[in-house]
Amino acid sequence: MADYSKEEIRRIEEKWRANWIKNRVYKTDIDPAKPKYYVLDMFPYPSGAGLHVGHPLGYIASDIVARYKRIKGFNVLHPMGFDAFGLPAEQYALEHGIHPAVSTQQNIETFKRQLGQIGFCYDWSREVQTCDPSYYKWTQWIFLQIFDSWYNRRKQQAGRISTLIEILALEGNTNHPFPSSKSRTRDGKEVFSASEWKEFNEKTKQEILMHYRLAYLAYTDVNWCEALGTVLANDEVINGVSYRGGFPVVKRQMRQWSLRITEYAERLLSGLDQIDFSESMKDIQRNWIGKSEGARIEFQVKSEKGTVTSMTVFTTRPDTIYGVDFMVVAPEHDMVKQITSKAQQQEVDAYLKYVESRSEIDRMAEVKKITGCFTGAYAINPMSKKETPIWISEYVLAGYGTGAIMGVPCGDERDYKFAKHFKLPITNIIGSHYDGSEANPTFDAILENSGSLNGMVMRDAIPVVVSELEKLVAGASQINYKMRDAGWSRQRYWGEPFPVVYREDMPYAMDEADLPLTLPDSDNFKPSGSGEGPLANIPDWISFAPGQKRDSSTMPTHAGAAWYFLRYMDPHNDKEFADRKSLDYWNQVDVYIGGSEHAVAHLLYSRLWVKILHDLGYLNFDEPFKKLINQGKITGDSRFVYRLRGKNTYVSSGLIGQFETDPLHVDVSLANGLELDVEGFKKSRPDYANAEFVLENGKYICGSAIEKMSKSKYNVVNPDDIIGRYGADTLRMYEMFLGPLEQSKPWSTNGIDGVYKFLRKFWNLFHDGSGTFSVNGDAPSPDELRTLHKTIKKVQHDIESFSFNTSVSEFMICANELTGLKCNKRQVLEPLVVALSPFAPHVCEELWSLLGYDRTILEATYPAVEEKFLQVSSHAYPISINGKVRATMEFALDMPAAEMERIVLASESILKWTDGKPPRKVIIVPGRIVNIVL
RNA sequence: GCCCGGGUGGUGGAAUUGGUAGACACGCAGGACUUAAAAUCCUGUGAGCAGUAAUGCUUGUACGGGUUCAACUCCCGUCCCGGGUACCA
Repeated sequence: MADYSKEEIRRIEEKWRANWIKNRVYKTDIDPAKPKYYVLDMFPYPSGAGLHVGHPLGYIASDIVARYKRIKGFNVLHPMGFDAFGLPAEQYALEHGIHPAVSTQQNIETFKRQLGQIGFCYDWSREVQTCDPSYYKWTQWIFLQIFDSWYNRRKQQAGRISTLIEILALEGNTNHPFPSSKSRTRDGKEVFSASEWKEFNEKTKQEILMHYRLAYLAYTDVNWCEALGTVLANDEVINGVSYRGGFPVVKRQMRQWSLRITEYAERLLSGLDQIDFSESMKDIQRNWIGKSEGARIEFQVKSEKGTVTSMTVFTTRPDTIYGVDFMVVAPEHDMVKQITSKAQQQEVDAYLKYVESRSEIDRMAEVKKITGCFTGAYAINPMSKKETPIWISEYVLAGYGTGAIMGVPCGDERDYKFAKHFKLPITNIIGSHYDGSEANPTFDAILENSGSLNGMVMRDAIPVVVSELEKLVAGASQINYKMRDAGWSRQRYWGEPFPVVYREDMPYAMDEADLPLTLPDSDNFKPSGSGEGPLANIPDWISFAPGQKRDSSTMPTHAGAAWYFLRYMDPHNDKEFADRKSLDYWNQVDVYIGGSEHAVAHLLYSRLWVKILHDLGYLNFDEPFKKLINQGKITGDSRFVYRLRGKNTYVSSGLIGQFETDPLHVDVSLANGLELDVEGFKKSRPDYANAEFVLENGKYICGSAIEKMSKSKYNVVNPDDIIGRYGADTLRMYEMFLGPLEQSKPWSTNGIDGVYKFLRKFWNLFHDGSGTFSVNGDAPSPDELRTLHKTIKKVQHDIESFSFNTSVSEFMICANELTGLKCNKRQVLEPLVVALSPFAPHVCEELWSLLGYDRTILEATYPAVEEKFLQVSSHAYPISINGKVRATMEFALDMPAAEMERIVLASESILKWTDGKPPRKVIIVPGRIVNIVL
């Protein structure tokens, strides 16, 4: 008896999975004869909780694509690995004393076992783990390449530091100014000559080079989290608190590694046009990069010391230059000290003290609060020559633009509020567009009170002002980016050590031959608290030789993840990060599937590393991912019980208004829908054994909420349970059937029976009533062929457009139709097995072998869609009159429109509807509809 | 506040991008098989009205307008929901 029963499913699935492993069916090698296709999943962080039903959603989709492409004749690279460094393992070590290496390996084993059950076609021989020294050797090696690089703005690409040294020795830095406007030589110079360069000693030279390196060490403002004892990246800080734990975060200066990603801002931005990411994903990256075009304008400053200095502002609206009523600089700005007058000194000091006292959280919470202080100095407007007061205010950020702005209250909301608050005069340059009650940032006003610009439309005035400023040597057009350089140091143990050696406080690259610099074994994972990482607890390792020290920080998890997709191409290479032949062959990732939460960090860093490696000549492509699909998150559906305060009595959710209760999460598996399994609940925990209940209509109804799936909320549904009940094929198809891949949705097993029934129905097509395998070789009927071709055409189209939910529906329709036709013909069923195999690989392999094919993989190609068949086939055209459908008529699809029109208009039933009136026009949409307009 | 998505039956969701709205599935109702239940199969299922019935008509894709022979789809306005971002000059 071969019913599609639970036992039979288990037998089939175990049989084929064993077969795949034994025969290494999914092992992939370079094959120049075939086109390649690279399908990549975002590799998981192996958390202790194991896999829940949300994880496989994207993996199933990518597996379908990989199998489909393989059937289509592509050589498919479909690897999997683990992002195994990271904070949770370290926290776990702190709490339980288990070394991160140990817990990480255990977790990876669990993940691999669970992934194995779902029937993925990964080439496990290519597995990578970022915490493996043979892997992070190359993470460190790439870091050193970045350290040994600078960004040549003239060529718009990275070059080796040696080329920079040659240039500096030849011409100083006049043609290649410091990338950061704040950089200076040791003696305070922005520009130096070739001869000056030659005079510098080794340390000074190294310091200067550091200002150019793409991986550099500098004192930077970092987000310091006292509770975690570590520095956090900007994207790890949310609303002024740490993203893990929610601990307060303050700004602090520390000597940190950074990546000069800002040099790549423009290329990261323009590169988006060449890759297929969703618009929203591109928008998130564009916002993050935050390009804004405007002008830099220089104002002479008149202080008590005379006109001794100048200040530069950045503005996107140089056209409003005549509307400047005041200037504002950031409290941290260097010039504050220089320009403050004696009369204002006390007030300024008090204000600076106040600003310093405010934490990030305060500042964020009170963004609308207006504060500020006059410096006593004035700025001279380069166009109008008008003198305006210079103020300090925290609403101007030191880190953006020049840290100083020109205040135009009639056109800018914040400037307006500032002027009103401090009762500063407001000049109106936009006539009736400004009504005195709020600022108006229009571009369309005709300028007034604007000297030479009077009468011009604002948007047209922008280039005019810029060119006038250029003539006055008081400004130029300028582009600014919001994006900051990426902090690359973490005060943590479980990460890649920096492969550098400090001599006289300057870092030098380690020899390639000495890599990897392995993470020393330790049992003390506590941060040193001073700001140094746990590695500082191992002095022998830090100060490993006289006069030489190592870095006590490690790299962020982003480091290992920034290039793992390259390592998959040649994972066992111990001479290079991957050999050139593999890199050129596998090339870009054709489809990358993963969550949208990595929009700014991981995806930007990966794109950066690939661009740098490209510039240095290691890669022939400069975008890693051709296409990105963001699968939605599967959320949990939690259940609650309501306990009477202080009692062991539980109140049904409809009645809680009458009592004082506390909600408690209860395991989802104990509820059937919303109804609690009271007996099961009592048995679930000893302290529930004597529970009492206040029921409604004899039932206990739980509360519910849609929340993130997590252990602590008891709403985790494990894929193993679903596989145990229905098999992996049903799980795979059900997760696809749930809805569009990109959409987030709560997990629910409503409807999983429908998918299971489909598979059984499909199985039964190949079996007679008694469960015996039975197909016949008769020629298919037109109806059967129609169903077959329609299904294959639609399914192909759906897979190509990542619309897997509708693919599943198509298969269901197909099975229904063939069941209705009682079709068990080999010629129809064989192609369907091939078409379905990406979705339900186990059952399809079984059927394939029952059909008599002795092959380990289904390598048939999809039968070409028979366009000919579709053309001769007919379509029931709805005939509408003035847009309203009145009848249907059957026509061949290849009938000329004129012929159809003649037949339609001659039809008696149509004449009845039109009262014999001749139509104004007849619209015929081939394959769709005929519309008669009266 | 700003920038993206989105709003379709009792539910999840289809609609080939302007061409018969509600495919497919769940749920529900009725029926068949059964001593009975489960399982399975069949039929019906947006709402409203008329009809014994086949069927016919009206209405219907968050709300209000518009364009069109024809609008879930395009345009204008409003209201909700989700995501991103936030003193970025």
